[in-house]
Amino acid sequence: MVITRFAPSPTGFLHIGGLRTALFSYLWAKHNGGKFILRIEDTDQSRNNEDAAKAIIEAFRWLGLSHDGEIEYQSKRTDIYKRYIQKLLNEGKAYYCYMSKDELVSLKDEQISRKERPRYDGRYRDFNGMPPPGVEPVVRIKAPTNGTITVHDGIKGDVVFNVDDILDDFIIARSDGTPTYNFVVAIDDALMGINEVIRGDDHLSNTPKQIIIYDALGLKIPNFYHVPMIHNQNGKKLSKRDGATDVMEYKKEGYLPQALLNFLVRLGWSHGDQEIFTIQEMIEMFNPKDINKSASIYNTEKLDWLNAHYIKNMPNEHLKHLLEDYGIILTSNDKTEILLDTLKERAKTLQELAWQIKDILTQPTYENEKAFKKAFKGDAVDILTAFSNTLKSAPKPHLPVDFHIVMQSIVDEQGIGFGKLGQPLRMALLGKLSGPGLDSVMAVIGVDETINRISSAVSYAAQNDYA
RNA sequence: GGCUCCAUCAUCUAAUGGUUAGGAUUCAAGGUUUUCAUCCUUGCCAUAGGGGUUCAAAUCCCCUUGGAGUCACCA
Repeated sequence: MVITRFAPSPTGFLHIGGLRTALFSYLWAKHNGGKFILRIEDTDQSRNNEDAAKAIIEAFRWLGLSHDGEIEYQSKRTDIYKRYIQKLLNEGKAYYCYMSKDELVSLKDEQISRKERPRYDGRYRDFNGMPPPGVEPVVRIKAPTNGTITVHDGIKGDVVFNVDDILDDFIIARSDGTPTYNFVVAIDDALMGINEVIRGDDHLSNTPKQIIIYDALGLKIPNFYHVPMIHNQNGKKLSKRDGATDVMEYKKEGYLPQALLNFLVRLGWSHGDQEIFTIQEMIEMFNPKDINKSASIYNTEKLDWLNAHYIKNMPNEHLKHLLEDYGIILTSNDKTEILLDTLKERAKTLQELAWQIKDILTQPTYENEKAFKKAFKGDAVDILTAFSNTLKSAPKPHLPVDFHIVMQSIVDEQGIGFGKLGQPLRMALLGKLSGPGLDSVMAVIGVDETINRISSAVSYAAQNDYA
């Protein structure tokens, strides 16, 4: 069984880069009928933050990504780590190091001044004398001192590290007894049966250390897939400082989970020329071997396009429900259909859609003088008045076509172009010169409100002598 | 600086060693629309540079250049 995981450290919100690796891991697990585990890496109490874990879970819920089993918290597994540290100690594969932090610092300074790579010199590796008093020791692992370590990576291929270039006897337990990152990651991945590790390639250089842990404990090394970073516009690793990287920010702005997921799955991964994927298709088609090797730049132009696409194709009933979060409560069913049918073609986000709905549903102000004058030049008032009178006398129009017929009759009667009526009417109804189809607008607000808005506009024109 | 990774349009990407280097987004133009948007059509735009290997290189090899990641008692 394939078991993957997403293992964030809870230092803040879930960001775009994390979400993408989570998505890849999720898809690969589901593709194989396996499990996707969520593990919170909170070993460092000083940076721990419960709210952050909640934020991640909330984001997952919004996106419909579900993890299997209970959420694992590393902070609750300290006994396990202690046991494995003790095991390594007992077997002579790890040892206490009594070097103080000051000593370590001065050693590093010396090495740097000699232009050597800073590294621990192994002075306590075979120590069995009296420990110096007053020093709480750290635990270091006996790492190999020569040879190479090869990471077999499903994306990058075999990556060979020369031990002498990168390693020393690194710390696996701090002087307060708490284990360090590379140690717990290896332990947890192994104990949780995770056999496919998909993570950012900023972890590639950690991997040899983790392999040493696996080897020391005789644990099975998983398959690794190191996914290239997502870069910001400056070409640097996307970080929380970059703005617009909080996943939940996209919810607020009115992006759909489907659109965000579709956008992210195509960042670094592709399946031929296909751009639009349902979740099912993603699960069917995703394979980490198709992840490309180079970093991509985060650019949301395509996200807007995808979001508009999904809004356009969303059933009105569903849209109506989602709009409630933006303060739009729609009651009348037939009018909701007309309203959403016409507006969902023109919105990039739910938020925009909500604004556009408000624009239609509220009486406009005519504060854009320039536009108003433009719309009302010539005999606009007469035309509007004629239109208004016809509306009053005609059998009550309901549907957009009914209103269209009335508009057509005025245009024919007066021998004018559609624009002669349309421009001032649009200004009267919406207070601007662009916007959705007028027949739909009138069908939504109804005959009475249409007549009201026309008369407001006409009297406004008279007051200001625009006519 | 050491180590490691990466390099196709502005952006996301496709291309068993053989394609006029394809698609998508953006942008531009035209059509549709009373307007704007949608939609449709068309267009612009790329194999970082230099050497090899080969009948043939975006693709394989080397060098250069450029970019990124990482080097903690952080994760």
